[in-house]
Amino acid sequence: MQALYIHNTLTRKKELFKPINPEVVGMYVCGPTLYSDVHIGNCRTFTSFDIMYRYLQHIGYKVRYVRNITDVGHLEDEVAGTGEDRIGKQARLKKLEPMEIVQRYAFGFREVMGLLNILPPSIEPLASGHIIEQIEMTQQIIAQGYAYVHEGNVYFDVEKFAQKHNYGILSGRNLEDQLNNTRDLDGQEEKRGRLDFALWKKAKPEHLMRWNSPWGEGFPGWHIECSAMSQKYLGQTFDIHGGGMDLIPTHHTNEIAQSVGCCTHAPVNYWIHTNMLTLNGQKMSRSLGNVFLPVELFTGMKLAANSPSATPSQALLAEKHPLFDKAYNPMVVRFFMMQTHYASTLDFSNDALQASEKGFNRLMESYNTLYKITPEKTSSFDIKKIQEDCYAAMNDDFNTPVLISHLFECARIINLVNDKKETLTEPDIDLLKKIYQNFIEGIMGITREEQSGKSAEALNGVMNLVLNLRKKAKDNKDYATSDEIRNKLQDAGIQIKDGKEGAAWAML
RNA sequence: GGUCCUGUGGCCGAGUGGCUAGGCUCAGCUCUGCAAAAGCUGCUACUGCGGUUCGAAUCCGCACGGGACCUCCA
Repeated sequence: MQALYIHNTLTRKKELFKPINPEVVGMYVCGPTLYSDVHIGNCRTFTSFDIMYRYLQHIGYKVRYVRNITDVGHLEDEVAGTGEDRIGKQARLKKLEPMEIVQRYAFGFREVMGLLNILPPSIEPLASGHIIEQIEMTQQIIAQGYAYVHEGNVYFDVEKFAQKHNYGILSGRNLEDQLNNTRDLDGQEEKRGRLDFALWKKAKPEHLMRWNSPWGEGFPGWHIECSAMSQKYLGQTFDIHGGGMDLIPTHHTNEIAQSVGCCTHAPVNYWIHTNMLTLNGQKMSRSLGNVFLPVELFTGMKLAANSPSATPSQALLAEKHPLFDKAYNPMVVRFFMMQTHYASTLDFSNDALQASEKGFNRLMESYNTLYKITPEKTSSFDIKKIQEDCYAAMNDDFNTPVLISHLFECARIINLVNDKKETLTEPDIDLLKKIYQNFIEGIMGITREEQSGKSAEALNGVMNLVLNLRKKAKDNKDYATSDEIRNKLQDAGIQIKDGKEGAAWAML
């Protein structure tokens, strides 16, 4: 087993990863709230944890990866306790059942995850399917004395909790600072303390999603579902809990409080937080309105105002997207994301994407070349060392940018060998194939585009014919014809690449 | 206002106190009927000012710039 170091938010340090059970890892990641379409910032988080999931498995762990779907109880104004359930609001506006909204966004979410080749988690629990567990946990917290009931609502008593436990252990903030940084908020009178948060909310008459509980009809608070579901599937203490770093001060802080308040011990050993995706240096978030959608990035087009859905397979597109010069393949997007470490902000721009795309294509081209090079008796490179470097990069808190730099070193070697400027033995070539398979495909999750099927075969045949005709023209020094073929194909979206051993072609 | 993070070459982006990350751009070269593509080579940067140190992009202080959180957010 590799010695893996992970940056733990709890300690703000890189720590050697030691799972509770030596062979099994329990990992929980906060998934989406299905009140609108998943945006590209969300995708970054899930991509980052996908890499970790893949790598943990690659180095030999059995991983139970739980990523929830929140489909209830998410208030628009959690602290004030006003506002209505987001999903319920969407449903009313669109005259749909709440579960219709959830179904639609869940479908779109999974499709986007699939396009980005993000593996499905082992368990994807719905909050609405775990109301009983959430009620039971709330009861336990009340029994422990850390929650109180007020007219059908149940609130967590943060100040009482803080007398015995460190409430700000994750965020590093002390309670007094948080209490003093008060802003004027409405609807606070039901709570005893400013930082108290709802475990259970009484449903107003117009509220659509409601369940019976010991405190009357209502719905669970935002934070309790993660505590209840992680405990159910991973146990009272598990190895890794992840999410976006914007969840640290409220959601994850309250999750810890709930679990400790319920069971008296810390729920998670390693907290991992991914940084935000920015657009022109500003965080992409729904509240700022600067989000763009995966389908827009993948097509280079803007979603039509009347599109019934933003799910890539169903979206109606309008004009060219002002932010992008072109469409970007989901694999390029994945690669682009991995060129930045998960804990750094990632700034989206057309220039940066294009730079990534070129590098990506070059790397993938070297993958094809790797299968064409011929072995020699000696090697002029130390391939084993590069493999070790690749593992070292991943073991150092999943450092994918450094991993990628080593892969580009491989690409350079492959090209040099292909040019007969350097040599590799057969075992070294096989080792390179293994490195590419393991790291590019297995761990980075990048799939090679393989053209197959009847139409691809037919196109191949046609192109071979065209290239032969062009070669004949060139042999006859009929450059007018050969250039015409080249230019017309270019217009049709096919690029001719003349090489030493004949011409190749590629779709633009 | 409070708490915290951050500032790297034309651009993006890694960097564990000493050993030129990497990608893109650009330049030169190879290849080529021309071009494109591809490949090779080159381009030694760390916001400013102090300090610690034999030595600092890396540690400390101050200043300035950027950002996050404190309110739903991945």
